[in-house]
Amino acid sequence: MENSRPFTDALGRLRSAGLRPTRQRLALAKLLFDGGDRHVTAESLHSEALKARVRVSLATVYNTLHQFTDAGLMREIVVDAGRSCFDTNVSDHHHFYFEDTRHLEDIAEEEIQVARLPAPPADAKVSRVDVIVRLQAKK
Amino acid sequence: MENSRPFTDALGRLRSAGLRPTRQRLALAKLLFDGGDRHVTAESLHSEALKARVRVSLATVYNTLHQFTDAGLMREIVVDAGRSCFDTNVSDHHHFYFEDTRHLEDIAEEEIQVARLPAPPADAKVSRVDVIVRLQAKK
DNA sequence: GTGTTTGCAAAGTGTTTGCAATTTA
DNA sequence: TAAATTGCAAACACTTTGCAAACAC
Repeated sequence: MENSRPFTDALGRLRSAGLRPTRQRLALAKLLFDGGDRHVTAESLHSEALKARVRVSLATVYNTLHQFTDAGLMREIVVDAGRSCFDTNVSDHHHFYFEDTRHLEDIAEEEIQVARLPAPPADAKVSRVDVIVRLQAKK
Repeated sequence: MENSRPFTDALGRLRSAGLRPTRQRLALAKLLFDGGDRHVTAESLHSEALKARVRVSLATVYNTLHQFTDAGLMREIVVDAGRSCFDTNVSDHHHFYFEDTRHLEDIAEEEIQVARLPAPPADAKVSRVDVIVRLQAKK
């Protein structure tokens, strides 16, 4: 009973995204969306899945993350060349990035104010404004 | 005569960075610093060098970009997972990123105002605040 | 001469893809 | 059963590295 709600949510998410609820996608959706906002890489989600005894290949994790992202269930954050991060929080917000640990933390949209954005060229429109506050450990 | 100043500049940059002015480093420094602010990838700089009849290997371009970056002559900008961009403008500023063409354009620091930055954790210090305004072509 | 730098080719990392086997509807 | 999805292994793009030859001082 306590379990039925999250499962239903995952199922509903997949349905509304037009994705067949396969065993793998359901399991990954549960891992991703059942516990508040999350930042994952393909690798981290894959090993988390294995730890939870979900048999799924790394290739499928990659495919699934992209399908979820294309469907608007997640977004990709670029903080590190050579490593893709995905965020389950798709509302407008920004990030702290801990360079030493490669960890991400959300900054709520209201916590930062970006003022006086210059106008983009006439033939382009803003698809997103990313603010990344890069942090280093104090020595 | 008109050529002596830029060469001297490149040489001076290398000297002050403690880097031996080899043929390759001098040529790359000229390409990078002689024409205002520039954004390059290792690939783009390499092919530009070849076009200018500078014989240099891709590995050396990579090494050189990192040496210049470590020396504070350039900085790396992360806008695209799987591709490193380097910027000859090391002053505080931000970027437009044209997602379709993968092109970068500077936004002067004064053109954007980031207000109300939340305090980072006590044991961390801000190493940089990056604002990336992602643009898409209007259909 | 001595230590640094270069270029090559090989190795490494993270990601994508082709395709046969499996699963879903 | 027909179409979508999976997993594997191979292919990929980009980057780094080991080492012998070339170079700077």
